[in-house]
Amino acid sequence: MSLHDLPAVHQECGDCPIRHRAVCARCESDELARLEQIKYYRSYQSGQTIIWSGDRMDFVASVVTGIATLTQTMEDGRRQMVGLLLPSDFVGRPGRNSAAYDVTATTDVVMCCFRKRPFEEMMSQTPHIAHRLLEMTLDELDAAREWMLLLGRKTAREKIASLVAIIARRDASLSLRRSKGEMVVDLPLTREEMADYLGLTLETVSRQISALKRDGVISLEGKRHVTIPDFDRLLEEAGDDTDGGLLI
Amino acid sequence: MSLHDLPAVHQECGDCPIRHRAVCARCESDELARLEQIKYYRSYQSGQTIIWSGDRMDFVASVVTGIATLTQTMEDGRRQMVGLLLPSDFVGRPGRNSAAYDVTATTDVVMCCFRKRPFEEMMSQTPHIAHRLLEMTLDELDAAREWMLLLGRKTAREKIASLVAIIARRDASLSLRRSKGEMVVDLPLTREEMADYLGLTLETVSRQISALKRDGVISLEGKRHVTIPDFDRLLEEAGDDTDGGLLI
DNA sequence: TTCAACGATTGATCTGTATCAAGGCTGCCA
DNA sequence: TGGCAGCCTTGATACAGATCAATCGTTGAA
Repeated sequence: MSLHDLPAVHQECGDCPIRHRAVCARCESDELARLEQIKYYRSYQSGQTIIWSGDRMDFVASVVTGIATLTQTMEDGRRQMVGLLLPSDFVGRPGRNSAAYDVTATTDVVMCCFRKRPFEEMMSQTPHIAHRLLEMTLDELDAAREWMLLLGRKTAREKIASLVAIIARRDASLSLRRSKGEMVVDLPLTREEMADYLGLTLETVSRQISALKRDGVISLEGKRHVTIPDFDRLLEEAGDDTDGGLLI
Repeated sequence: MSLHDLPAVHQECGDCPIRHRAVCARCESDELARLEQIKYYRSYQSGQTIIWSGDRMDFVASVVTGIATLTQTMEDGRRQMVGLLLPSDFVGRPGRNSAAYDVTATTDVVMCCFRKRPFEEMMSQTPHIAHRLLEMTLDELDAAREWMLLLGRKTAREKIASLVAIIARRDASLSLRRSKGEMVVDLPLTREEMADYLGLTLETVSRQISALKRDGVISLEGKRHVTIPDFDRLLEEAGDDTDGGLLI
């Protein structure tokens, strides 16, 4: 699912995740050459809006470094995050040319972009890419559905515990650390962003984090750095039975 | 997006949605022939569980008639619906062999199934199918994200209005009726199922339906048959700015 | 050094929805 | 014809989380 799941056949292209995700595993060199021709990089500063909902999108992209969010906003300003983009995640949608969500950089972000038209042409010629993209989209759909359970049925405390668990798992899978004892996470989001993720207010987020800290489920250094003494305990607090494959 | 968006090149296969969705538009006859060989039909009675979460899945399928739901359940019994399957919707996931959710028939259901192995082989040989499947999955992802906004940020009243609007729109697109004045919908769900869809209790669902009726936003005959005198008014109640393309 | 801006925490209070409970309607079977 | 089972509605009450408000710590600019 993540970037590191695929064997990096082409070491020399280590800078560009989409190669791994979409091509490398079974690639042929001319595919790589073609991808090479249509790609370019863009970087964004923390807080900057990368794409506005409704914008024309003439590219698709892959996050190289940094973290970005997908959010939806109602007319009166209520906001709901609907996606969290970590390195190697894909942005944009072949076959649609305006963006459906705001994409915002929450840290400095580097994206690897592909002009859409040539990318689509490539996709129709090379089955690997379409295939890989389908797999990634299905993973995201599963994650969205897990998220729906969280939004619809979990308590505030469970939501916070789930968020910490999700981030811890993604971190662990990205860095290939899989130590089973104590885990350490840096929350990449402000309290307000967490609230938008979880369908809560930032005050409730703050209160529940304090409560989990008080009860020894997590401990904090500063506002962002979290230590999880017992991951299974955290999962219990999250109301999560599925230890197995968590997605996104 | 829906079954009827694609030109039905092969009239003679009108009984099997997946042909339209995955193949027909630009199909070649040998693809059809191969699909023909690996498909079979199954029917289920209202209320019957089609697939249990965790089950081995050795097929993928397409809903021919009837309505089914995808739900997730927590250990203590809290339930959240995460998908609503109408005719022509796709079930199952190439590349994964156990089900992630319960699939339940809420009416009598007929499914058109394809054994997974041969379907996957076909997919790797014929780009159309993978392509079409990607499109469908992206549509579902968009719908899931719309749903996340609903679950995380909308009030009970807005949730009900949204649900009625969503069903009305899907109905309209399925039957190609696009009358702009009065609309008529039959709710395919019980109050409890609506509650599971919306992250509410069945009591709250009932109360809010009564309130919308009292305020003239909708009117009811019996418990299921809804008339919408003014669709724009309903959308306003739903907190929906996006009249445009609603998905699923 | 002061001040402003920002993020976070904590308290007091309010409110929307859950929960608990009772009863109504409809269709089906004995 | 009665009675039971599902489904739905409505009322009373409880409570989780929202809202409003005050304060604190940190950072960075004047």
